[in-house]
Amino acid sequence: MNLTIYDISQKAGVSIATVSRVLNGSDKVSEKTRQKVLSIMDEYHYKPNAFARGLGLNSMQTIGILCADSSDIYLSKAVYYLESKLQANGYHCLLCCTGYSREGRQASMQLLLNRKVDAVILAGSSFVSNQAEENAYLFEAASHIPVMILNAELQHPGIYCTLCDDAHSIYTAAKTMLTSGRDRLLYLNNSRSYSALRKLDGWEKAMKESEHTTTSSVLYCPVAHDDMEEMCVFLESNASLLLSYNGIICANDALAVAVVKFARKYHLNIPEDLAVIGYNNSLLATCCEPELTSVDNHLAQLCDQLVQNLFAVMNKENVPPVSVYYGELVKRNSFTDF
Amino acid sequence: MNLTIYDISQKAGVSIATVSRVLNGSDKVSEKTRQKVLSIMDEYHYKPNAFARGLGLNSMQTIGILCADSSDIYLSKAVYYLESKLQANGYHCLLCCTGYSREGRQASMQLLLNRKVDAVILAGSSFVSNQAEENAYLFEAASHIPVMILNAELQHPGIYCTLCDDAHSIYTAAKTMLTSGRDRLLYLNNSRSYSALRKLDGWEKAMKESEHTTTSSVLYCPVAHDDMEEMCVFLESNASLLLSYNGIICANDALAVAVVKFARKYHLNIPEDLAVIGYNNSLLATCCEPELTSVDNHLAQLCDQLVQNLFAVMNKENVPPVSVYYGELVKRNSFTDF
DNA sequence: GTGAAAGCGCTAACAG
DNA sequence: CTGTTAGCGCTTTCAC
Repeated sequence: MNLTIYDISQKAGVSIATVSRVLNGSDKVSEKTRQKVLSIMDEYHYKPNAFARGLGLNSMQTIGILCADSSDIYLSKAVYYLESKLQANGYHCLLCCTGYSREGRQASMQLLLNRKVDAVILAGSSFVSNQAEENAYLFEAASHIPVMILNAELQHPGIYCTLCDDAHSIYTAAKTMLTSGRDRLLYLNNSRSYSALRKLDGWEKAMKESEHTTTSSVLYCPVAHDDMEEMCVFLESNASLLLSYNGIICANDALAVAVVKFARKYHLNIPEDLAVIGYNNSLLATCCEPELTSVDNHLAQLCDQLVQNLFAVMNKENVPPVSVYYGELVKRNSFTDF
Repeated sequence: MNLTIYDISQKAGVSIATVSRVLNGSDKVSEKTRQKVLSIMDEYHYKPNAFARGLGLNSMQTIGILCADSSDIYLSKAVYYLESKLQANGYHCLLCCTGYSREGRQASMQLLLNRKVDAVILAGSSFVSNQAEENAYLFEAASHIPVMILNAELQHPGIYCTLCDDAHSIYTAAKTMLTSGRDRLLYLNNSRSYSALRKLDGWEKAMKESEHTTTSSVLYCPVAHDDMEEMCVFLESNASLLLSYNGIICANDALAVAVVKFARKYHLNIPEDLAVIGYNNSLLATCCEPELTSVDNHLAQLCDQLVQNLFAVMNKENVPPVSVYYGELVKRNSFTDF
């Protein structure tokens, strides 16, 4: 029932080559026959068969997006920005949630490669490990198609990274707290991804610089990204530790919200008794009371840049392997002394 | 550089037909030759060309997921559940964000149809309109491939709906508030989607049943789903109205959070002075203080059922056109008298 | 069971 | 500028 290029060529009184040419916007077609063909296509609502086209062109204009969990409040934004930008450029997105296991990542990557996507975007830093051998699948993929990484850095031919300098953001946040006079600081996180490690670097650098005047510690909260109840339980089980600090910096807003809830339960005033800084400047930051001062890492901009880089790469243009941006501390009421 | 079915057939000393047969799990191959072929495939890491396969089978095992905005805290969950379930069944997902305009919806649908996806899933009720002519694109699509709708109902051959009875949920929520003694109720919403209209139905039914003893009103908040600041601005601009109620039911948790913030600003105690009920039982419900009593519509279950229905449909099994579930009011501290 | 051969619908030389 | 033709890699009759 679907018309083919043969039907159109016949009805238009030209060869299939000519039809194919107007289909692909070749300039080697006279304006007259082009119009003729176009009008026939239009009249019969002709749509080329995408599979045949894919076979001929070895591409279906599809980008694979890998992400650990597209329901994560931060990653879902990333996916949305990426998809919008890609769609605006005539590309489609194959979304593949991998979970947080190594096997999941590798299996999903393989699936996308087998489907011959034009490129792959890794949304989130969980895709690069600090153990070299765990990144081998990325190198392998990069030998076939462009590999674009959001929020992590990995130098290798064919791999292009777009990220925010998380170390710098956390460093700045910590320094700002110190400058404001907070002298007992805690860093709360819940991940060991690339980005998480970089944040830790920034934290450690700041602490080292003021080790003689500051008490500090790091707390790891092994709870799923959206399980507020468990986060609260965890914090309460560490109550005595938490109560000994007057400033807490969190690796994401959900953790910061949990800290706010903890503070309320223990009758601590925020920010007077306890200053809190979140990360990602998500919707959560404005849902609690007081609202969270939080690091904004300009995700929309990162995604824009990543897609722009991707098209440049596919266009054989010269693209820097790493594009780094800086985050920004957005002031609200959980920490105001700056 | 990629091997083809010809290479494999040659190395295995069989014809391409046989290779194709083992590829497709045909039982018309002797166990011996099957093993031979499989071992060769394995040895050379053979992966069939997905485009050629698509052309031959007229399918690339791909489901299109349409959603207005995959960064919406509720829709992102839906997309995640759907993708996981689909992936577990060997299918891939083409994600297409449409925005909230009619043109966006139709254009995206057309894109997916042109790509010959095996079916399409519409995540979210914004895809069905109460104006019949705006649903024509769905009927058109359904004449080609299965159309699965999440959270909306539209009866038509080839269209299968999976939803929660939102009218019932809101009706129950309102009734519960009335039973608890609240007599001045406000319904706050921000959408006119199918689901939004059904919620309104439930609301109106409840209000009609108690019109002699209750003061009630509906307020429409024309603000983007994730713009807490604007929601708050809007509520404050309607402060005198809001202050005249002692119970507010919201069409989603974000609005309910905004109400909680409003109450704090105006020194209203929740739930004593003002009871609040949210909707979706999302992460937001546990981020504010007090936490939100909220309607949970069992999204994960809905998505599971939808995908199960989809496979049944593709399998030519008999599937009910509409699968309806009931929501559940999850009790937290913004409304406790039940 | 297995193989030969004819498509699937389009792209891209190549020739004119 | 336009048409002829040979693929692209796989599926699927139809004989044997």
